[in-house]
Amino acid sequence: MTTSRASELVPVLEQEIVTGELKPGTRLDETLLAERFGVSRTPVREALTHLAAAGLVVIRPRRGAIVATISIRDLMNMFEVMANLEGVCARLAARRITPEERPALKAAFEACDALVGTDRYDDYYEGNLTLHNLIYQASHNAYLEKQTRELRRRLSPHRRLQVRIPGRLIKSSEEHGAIVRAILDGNSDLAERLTRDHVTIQGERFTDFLSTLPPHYVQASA
Amino acid sequence: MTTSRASELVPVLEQEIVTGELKPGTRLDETLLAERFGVSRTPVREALTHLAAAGLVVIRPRRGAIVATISIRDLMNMFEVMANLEGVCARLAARRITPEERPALKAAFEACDALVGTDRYDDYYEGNLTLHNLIYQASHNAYLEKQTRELRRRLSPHRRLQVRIPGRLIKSSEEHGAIVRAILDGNSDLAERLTRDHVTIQGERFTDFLSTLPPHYVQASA
DNA sequence: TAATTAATTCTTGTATACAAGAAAACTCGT
DNA sequence: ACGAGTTTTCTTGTATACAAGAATTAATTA
Repeated sequence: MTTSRASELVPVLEQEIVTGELKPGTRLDETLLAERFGVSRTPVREALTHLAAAGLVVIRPRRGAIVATISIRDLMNMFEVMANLEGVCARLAARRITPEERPALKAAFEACDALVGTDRYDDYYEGNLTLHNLIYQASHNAYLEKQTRELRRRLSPHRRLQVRIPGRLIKSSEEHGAIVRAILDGNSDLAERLTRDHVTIQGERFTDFLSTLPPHYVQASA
Repeated sequence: MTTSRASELVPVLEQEIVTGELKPGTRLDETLLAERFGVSRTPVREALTHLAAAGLVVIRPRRGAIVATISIRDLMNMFEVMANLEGVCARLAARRITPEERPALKAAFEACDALVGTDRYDDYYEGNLTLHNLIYQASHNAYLEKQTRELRRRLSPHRRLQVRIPGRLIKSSEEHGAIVRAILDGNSDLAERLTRDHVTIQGERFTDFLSTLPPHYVQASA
């Protein structure tokens, strides 16, 4: 962001944290990172403060930086906000989607839907992301779009934990279809409600979700 | 956040930016700030990157930091998100407010309402803030609360621009009353809708708002 | 032997020095 | 006199050196 070298480190570390390569709780030694990237500690520190501001790492005074650990409560809270942000995106999209954006949205849904029933989970994940991003974009609120993408990105390592329940994809795609239809119909209230429910983790799905949580989620909040 | 000295600078600068003491577009010279606070440039830089992450300042590579300028479009977008976040807070508050929180909410509203008709605008502003914060808190979603407060804080310098239209306070307090009632009644849908509309700048109010904007808002986004 | 305390080591936080790029000022030419 | 190009100055970005606090280890005592 700020500096030349530091700005190169941020996305690398971010990626490693988001993908789970760097696990929550891992100590981030400034000197080690400096050596690894071939720079001094200064840009490393700047990168770390940046990541701390984004909530990806926690810096405890005089005690160094660690990859942020998220408690179950935090995670639930964030998912709840996520569901609502996406809901707002869908609502605004239903009101503001442009003629040019309409076919793109439809195409993204169909591409995604075509993968249901196959074992191409990663492709589905990818297509799903595209679809959601298109909805954010169609809200025509750049700030909302940015916030929503950021939160989604931050939740992504935890989202991956959601098990591949048989039939989940079918239901997910059905929900997508309903959402896309509501947006294209200009039914903003419905689009919002459907999206909220789609993203929200509730009922049996939530139990499944909790049961897949690795041990480190039991800790207190970061 | 990170460091001892740096963490002392952040709230000071933040306050000055938020209150408008440091106007959007103002250059923030590292050396000057370092001299002013009696520290070296290192903690100043750290404070600036932190503020940049919060969106309060913009750091252009090799060209220094300036207080962030916000375009009208950005401002509208942020207010729109704000309205929705507050709406979600109210909805969740209606579902989750505890017996202990109920009288506090009622009291906050009444304290605020008692100031209507007087010229104690600053006190009203204060009471209004307390009331809204109580609603955020009653959502029992710490992440949502934090995000909402942060956005409110970031919008506060611009919010102050809202002129004191005669009768505005009366209407505002009436709206507060309806919102508080909806929350206490557990009517989450109504609480959300009322809050959204309360915060949203629309119709004639929006025109009034736009007309009060100082020249620097005409610039492009930061 | 275990526990508490002291000392050492290691890591973070700050300052300063140096390098590189951008802005401003000055000079030269038309 | 005005504009383009060059030079100078100033500010930012990075590295390193130093200081201070935390953690670990060793030593001493009960």
